[in-house]
Amino acid sequence: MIRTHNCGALRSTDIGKTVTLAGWINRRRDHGGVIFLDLRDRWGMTQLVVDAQVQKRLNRIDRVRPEYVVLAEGRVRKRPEGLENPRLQTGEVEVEVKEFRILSEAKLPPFELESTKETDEGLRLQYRYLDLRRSRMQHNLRFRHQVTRVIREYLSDLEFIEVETPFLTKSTPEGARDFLVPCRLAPRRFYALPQSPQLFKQILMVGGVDRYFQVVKCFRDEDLRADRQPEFTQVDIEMSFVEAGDVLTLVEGMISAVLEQALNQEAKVPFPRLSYHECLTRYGTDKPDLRIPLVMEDLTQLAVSEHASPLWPAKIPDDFMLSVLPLPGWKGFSRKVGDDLAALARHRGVALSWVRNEANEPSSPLKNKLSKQGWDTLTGHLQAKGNGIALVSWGNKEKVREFLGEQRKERGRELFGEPEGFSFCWVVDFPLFEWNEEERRWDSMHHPFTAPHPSDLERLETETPRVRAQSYDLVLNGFEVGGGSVRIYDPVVQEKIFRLLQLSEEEIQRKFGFFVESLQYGCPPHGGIALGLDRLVMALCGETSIREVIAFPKTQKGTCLLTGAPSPVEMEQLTPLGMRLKNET
RNA sequence: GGGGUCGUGGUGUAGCCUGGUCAAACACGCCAGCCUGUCACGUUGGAGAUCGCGGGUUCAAAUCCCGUCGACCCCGCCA
Repeated sequence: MIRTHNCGALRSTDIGKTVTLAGWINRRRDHGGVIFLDLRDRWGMTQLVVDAQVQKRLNRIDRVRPEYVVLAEGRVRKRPEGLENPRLQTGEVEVEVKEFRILSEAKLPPFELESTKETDEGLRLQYRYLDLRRSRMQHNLRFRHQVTRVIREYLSDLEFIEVETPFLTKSTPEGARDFLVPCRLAPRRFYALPQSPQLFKQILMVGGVDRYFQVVKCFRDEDLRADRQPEFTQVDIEMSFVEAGDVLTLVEGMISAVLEQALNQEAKVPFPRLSYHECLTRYGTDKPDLRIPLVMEDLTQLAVSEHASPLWPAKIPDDFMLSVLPLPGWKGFSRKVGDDLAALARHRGVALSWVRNEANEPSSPLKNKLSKQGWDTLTGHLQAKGNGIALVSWGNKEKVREFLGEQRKERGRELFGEPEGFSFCWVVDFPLFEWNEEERRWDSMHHPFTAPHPSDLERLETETPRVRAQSYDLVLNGFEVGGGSVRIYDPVVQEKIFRLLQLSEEEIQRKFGFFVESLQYGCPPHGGIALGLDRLVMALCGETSIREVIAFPKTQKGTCLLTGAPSPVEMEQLTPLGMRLKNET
């Protein structure tokens, strides 16, 4: 070993020992007579002291600069009385340098590593190795490791086994664009990188693995966001002979273990379970942030009974909704703010008004547009919520939900500040299908292998939009961090679903004939879930972008600023693949 | 595919709206000198910027206009 201790190890109990440390120069304070050097590594920082006599003996020690990698041998000594540094773990002691060697010199870094300034993210990514030295990334990477470690141990203890599945595979139908990989041994054919190991993990169930998990990269060729990278990591789980509740309980236990062991926090389990419909109605989204104590209320019935009102058409359309968002104690409201919000709402295609609910004398621009009875119904609802402003919005259902859902978040921030802590919840009872207007057919909301609710099975064809899926999403602080379902294990039901999705026999065979066939050889009932590890870790360490918890992330345009990928390739590389670039000269 | 924010010494910003006084200011960093107790050391001095790139308007452009490149945020897309 080059070193005897790391830079975070020395304590007062080590005083008198001769030690050898190695690391990066974090900062130097040259006082002429005495030089202080902060030596840094993953574990911490130790102050090196080079006294005047030693300086003369050591060859050009004044040459060292920040980020030089050095080796220092010396004696651990107690810092003089009153000069300890409580901000360092090693702050009781310092190392009196006797021997010193520069192992690597370093150019001037393109940004300051120790700085409170925001650093341009492009620079950070281009020089990621320097960025990784900073405490933020060091912490995030270690934290991520801690989380995955707890997960692996938790699942392993419950007799789950981690099984690897192929990256060079056939595209599994998750709805996203595939990354394609040409195949030299089979020219004109392509592998696809998996969007998830969905079919493989189900086949593992058919294969009797029973309890599978994998911490695995998935690939989706879609546009990037703060919480989306083209390659991302899932904690993929599948288990046999279970119902939905078993999966939820398992994950709740797993998340509890993560919170306890990685963050030393208690998790409140079980997590609240909200139906998809309830979520949209109360929070305007299917991934609500429950830390915001504001709830919307559906009063569409009021509009229906007030069909004579000039506010909306006499014949209330099917996709119409009227919803209120009570904002108790909102001080920021004024006529002007209300008008501005109404204008914003109009811009988003919905109507907006408000009720001022004060001192038992509610007032509102709506008052004389409603019947006495309608007005009383509206204010009756609001009085129960306490004094303050309530926003009232109506129009297209989806737009109303979206707008008030947004307002809920924004006004929530205004009223209660930035929410803190971790709030998990399950969203369940998703519709099995959603209508695809462009293609004029039904699409699977989750994926085509999701089992319908047993009680909805017979209305598959008759009431397609009302068929509920045995699927569930895990939501943390408004981020979707996981999703899964109980799967279909009956080939007949699977067949029915495919037919409903208007997949031809030929298509079924071509795309996943191998999978359908596997169902015919004794498939256990099974279900599972996939957690977005990047998002989970991001939310748990308070970051707002998954790039902060990925060692080498890509830019929003999908490029890697460190390596320059993607990059052109030589024509000689394409030829054996049977490929040629268009417009190539 | 679309909307938005940003781009000025090594870094972070000011200046841009209202063109000239800008051969560009401040802080950090960097270099050199001084300093034996600092830990965001102090102190004295110094170097360092064709204002992302290209074009246009103008007597004159960091500043106005057009295009382009890059980073970020969002919609579409994606669970």
